Amino acid sequence: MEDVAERAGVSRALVSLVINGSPKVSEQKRRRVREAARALGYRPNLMARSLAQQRTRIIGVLVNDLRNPFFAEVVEGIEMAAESGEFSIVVLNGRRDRGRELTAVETLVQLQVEGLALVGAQLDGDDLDEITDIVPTVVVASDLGRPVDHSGVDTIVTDGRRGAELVVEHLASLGHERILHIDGAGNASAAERRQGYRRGMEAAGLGELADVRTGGDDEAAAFAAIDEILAEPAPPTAVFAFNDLLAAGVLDRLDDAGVPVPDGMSLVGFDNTFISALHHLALTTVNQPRLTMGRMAVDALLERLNDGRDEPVRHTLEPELVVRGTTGPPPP
Amino acid sequence: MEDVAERAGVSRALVSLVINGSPKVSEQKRRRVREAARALGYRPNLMARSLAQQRTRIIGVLVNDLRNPFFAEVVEGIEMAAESGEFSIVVLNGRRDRGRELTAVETLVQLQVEGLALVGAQLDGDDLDEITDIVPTVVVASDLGRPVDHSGVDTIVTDGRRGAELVVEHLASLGHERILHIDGAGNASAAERRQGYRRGMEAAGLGELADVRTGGDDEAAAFAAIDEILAEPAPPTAVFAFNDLLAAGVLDRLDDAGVPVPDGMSLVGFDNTFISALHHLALTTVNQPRLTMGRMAVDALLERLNDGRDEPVRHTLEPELVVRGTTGPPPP
DNA sequence: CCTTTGGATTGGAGCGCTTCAACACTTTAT
DNA sequence: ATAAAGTGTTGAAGCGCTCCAATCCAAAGG
Repeated sequence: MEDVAERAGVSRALVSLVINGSPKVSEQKRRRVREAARALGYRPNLMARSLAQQRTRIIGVLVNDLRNPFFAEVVEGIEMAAESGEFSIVVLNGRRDRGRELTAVETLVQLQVEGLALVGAQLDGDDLDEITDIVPTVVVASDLGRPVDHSGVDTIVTDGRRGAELVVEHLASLGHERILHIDGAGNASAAERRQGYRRGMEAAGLGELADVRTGGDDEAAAFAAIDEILAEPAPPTAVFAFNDLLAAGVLDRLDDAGVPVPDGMSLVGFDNTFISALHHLALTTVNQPRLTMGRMAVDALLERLNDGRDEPVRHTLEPELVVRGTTGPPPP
Repeated sequence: MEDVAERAGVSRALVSLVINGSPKVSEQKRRRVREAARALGYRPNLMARSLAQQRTRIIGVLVNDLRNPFFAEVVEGIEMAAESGEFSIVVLNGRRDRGRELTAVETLVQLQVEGLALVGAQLDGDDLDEITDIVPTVVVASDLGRPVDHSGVDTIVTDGRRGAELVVEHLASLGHERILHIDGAGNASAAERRQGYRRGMEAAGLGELADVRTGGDDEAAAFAAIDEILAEPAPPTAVFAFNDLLAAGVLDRLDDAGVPVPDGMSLVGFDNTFISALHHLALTTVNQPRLTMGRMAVDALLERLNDGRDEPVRHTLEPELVVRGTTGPPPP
């Protein structure tokens, strides 16, 4: 910066003004500074700038699993919204490991992010307790197990309970009774969907038949559960899987076992990722508006940052059942 | 930091030493500082630290498209390797837009990243020219259109040419002659695969029949091309798509048109993403070792950073044909 | 002609940390 | 006993930038 100033024959302060686009710089000097900067290949040091400015214009994003297209799209939504709010985002990946999530959050805070978006994170209120009065936080696409009492946390979720209910209603209306749920294990939104499933079963008068097995959040996680139920005397006629990835795994395993879908077994996923739309899967699923969720997350943060809001908000989006080819009436 | 020092009854310098784990601090003071830091909830400011230290220990990652599971996994490989080398990574998403890639790289450089990994980026040598003598750069999973002469760029690729040749060999050996390639349009690795396709066709004595249509890199990009060829008098009997996503789109479109795969048409993808492995797609494809690529990318950077290497290296990994259910003999 | 005004420019302090030379104590060697 | 050689600790400079108050200059007003 010093060099640029010298070459342009001005002070360092003036260079700073030019770079930050201040209006009170004469056209002539502005040009000279610009030119000197270009000639010297000058690049402002963001670290120094943030330090001096006491702000970073960075939103930190912690994502549970980048491999899941659902999360990737939520992150894209966040990124797009952040961009139009003149913020950059820094994405850290928890890789399905809670410990890593914790250190990732720590890193982001130390990076002085101005807002924090947790996408599908497994952390709960206790973990965040300390963080949330330092930096505005928004939880997206998951529900905190133990909610935070500090009022610094906003929440953007699709109503997982309702989504699960829709699934059960759909299956019940087709005539299914033994409907199994393979859950998301410790996954952040698993509890909600489990609960919705149970409520749906009861509402349909199938409360006794409710049955939940442990799954996870990727293709392989369902194998054991499927093997298990197929060995039982009265296997379910329909399976509701925690998410599309898991459902795809179920589909594979049923295929291995020679069970036709939907004729031998109906199957429903969750998230409406692009996978479920592929004709050869044609997975019945529940849509979550990913991009919207990302945008709303950023909006929530910006309201705190720009407008000084300080009570928490919670936006619950409506899920939508998407009926495709993996559901039909139960086998006779 | 001041506060911590005061509370612990030591100087700021000592606090710094404790935090950085210097061995020359008495056990007693170390404890007192640690305790004071905890009590005050002290968090070092990464910006300030980097500024003073003149290093960030950050590797910048630019990824072409987070929605593509292939890239996401390469990024995971990078992240894992970076972690064990005591580096953090910052991921920026080009979202399939070259202009955004350019500004993303600029941002990363200003962030003072110590290394730059371009994953599937569309940028070419000219764009990077200026960058690469500032920060060591590694290009992963794509090939620079116009290679960089500055020696600051390493390259980690799977041999796309060879991969495409394998595909053509496979199809030719099944008896196919009219083999169509739907390419990746402007995508970084598209040119290589096109070239491999052409060479493969010639090697198989099918040079005259080589035919390339414009595709892209997601499901929808192939629709037009498929509609086109199905309307022709002598449509191809096999399609080699640029990547798995594109192939999945082709599969859908063929399904719409009532063309059975592989009996009416054979289909091959590229990347061996988890999608291709799903039984209901069972896509024949070409494997690229994603995690390995990510790891090698980081290794290349670390060699420059730690061992001072300064000639460029280029690692070309061997692709591997994965035959599944979408390829078979041509219809009679 | 001098003063006022207002826009353009600059010096310098400060952002939170690291680091190095210098200092204060101990311990060991002489 | 004194010198030499550690140990631990600290003061202060400096990292690259921003931003405020102060200064400068030219044009306008009296």
